[in-house]
Amino acid sequence: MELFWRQGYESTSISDLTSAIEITAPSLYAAFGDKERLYLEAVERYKSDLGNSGRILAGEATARGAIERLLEASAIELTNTKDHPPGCMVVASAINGSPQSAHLQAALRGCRLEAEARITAKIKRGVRDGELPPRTNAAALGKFYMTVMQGMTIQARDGATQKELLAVARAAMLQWPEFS
Amino acid sequence: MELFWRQGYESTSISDLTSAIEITAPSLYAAFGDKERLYLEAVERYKSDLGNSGRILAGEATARGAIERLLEASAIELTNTKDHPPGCMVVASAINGSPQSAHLQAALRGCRLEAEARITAKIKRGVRDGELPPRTNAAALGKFYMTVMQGMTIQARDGATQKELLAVARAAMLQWPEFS
DNA sequence: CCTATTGTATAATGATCGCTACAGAATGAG
DNA sequence: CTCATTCTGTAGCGATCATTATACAATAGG
Repeated sequence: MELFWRQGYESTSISDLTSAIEITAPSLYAAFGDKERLYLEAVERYKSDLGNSGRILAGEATARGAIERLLEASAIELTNTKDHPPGCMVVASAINGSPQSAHLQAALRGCRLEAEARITAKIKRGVRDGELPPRTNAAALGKFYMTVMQGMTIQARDGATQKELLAVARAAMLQWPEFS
Repeated sequence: MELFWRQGYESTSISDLTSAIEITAPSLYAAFGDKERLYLEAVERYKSDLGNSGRILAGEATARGAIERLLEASAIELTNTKDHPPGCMVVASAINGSPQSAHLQAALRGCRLEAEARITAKIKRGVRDGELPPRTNAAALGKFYMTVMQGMTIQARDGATQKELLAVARAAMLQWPEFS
């Protein structure tokens, strides 16, 4: 998972993987099928563990609190280079590639769109509950915060610190729609 | 340039390039040296032409106008899939890769840091000229807008429309610091 | 015309790609 | 013990990687 995360799908070779896991190629193929299935399994593990944005969204009562907490958690985890590569695996590991892996790129795009949809849904619920002004454009607001989070991955890859990304998160929260 | 842009450095093969340019491998090597130099040349061309953020920043009098214009131009150009691949080549073409191309990844990171420094410099000038409050944190503000622009690349790759990214740009401008 | 130079194309270099056939070792059942 | 099964490791598959040696064609100078 960490190799795919850091290097991307196509730039990670079976040889990289076997020497990292310290098993031979036939064992890897017996255990995981092929490179593509191993990658998808790694992505699933990432999503259910480290990149679990749904859990954070569900754990907060208000939409504002959820987004705030999500941005904060992103700033912290994306820059945590002690435990894993920087940035988000779903954003960084298949953002480019040859036409041969187009379906994998599409699958990862699906993950990103799902994450954005969860954010938008949380905002919509906030509008319905009267937390946000009725005329709030939930989709546009969700896309804005998703854009900031995705930008954080590039920033983290380029060496931005946790402190810096927390400041970015705070800046993004400044334009949260209020009743006026 | 478009192949590197869409597929990334490592996922683009010499064979991809020769068949796209319609020359043979020896001609490509005679003209460009090797794959790495061809890539760097393509990046230089991109920066001086399509990805020229410095020109936009210099063309606006105020910092606010410059950032506004830069975000708008980004939203338009990053989603212009008629003339070229979506997203920013500097962001997308070497964000991952094997250790063998680590120096290229570092070079592209340098491009991104330079772009952010230009934004921050423009904001600093705005503070000095009294356009912005004296206690404005220019570096943090610049990083915020750079983060939004970098996020736009991921969004454009995932199919976000020009209209949607223009809305993201407007949302980002809502938190521009004002004298209060 | 001859020759020197430039540019192209063919074809092959060693290396590595993802993947697997096959042989041997370990394990468990009867 | 014997036998069947499951694993692991070696070795190699054809394909493709980036790169280049070599032969040939075109062009230009004298």
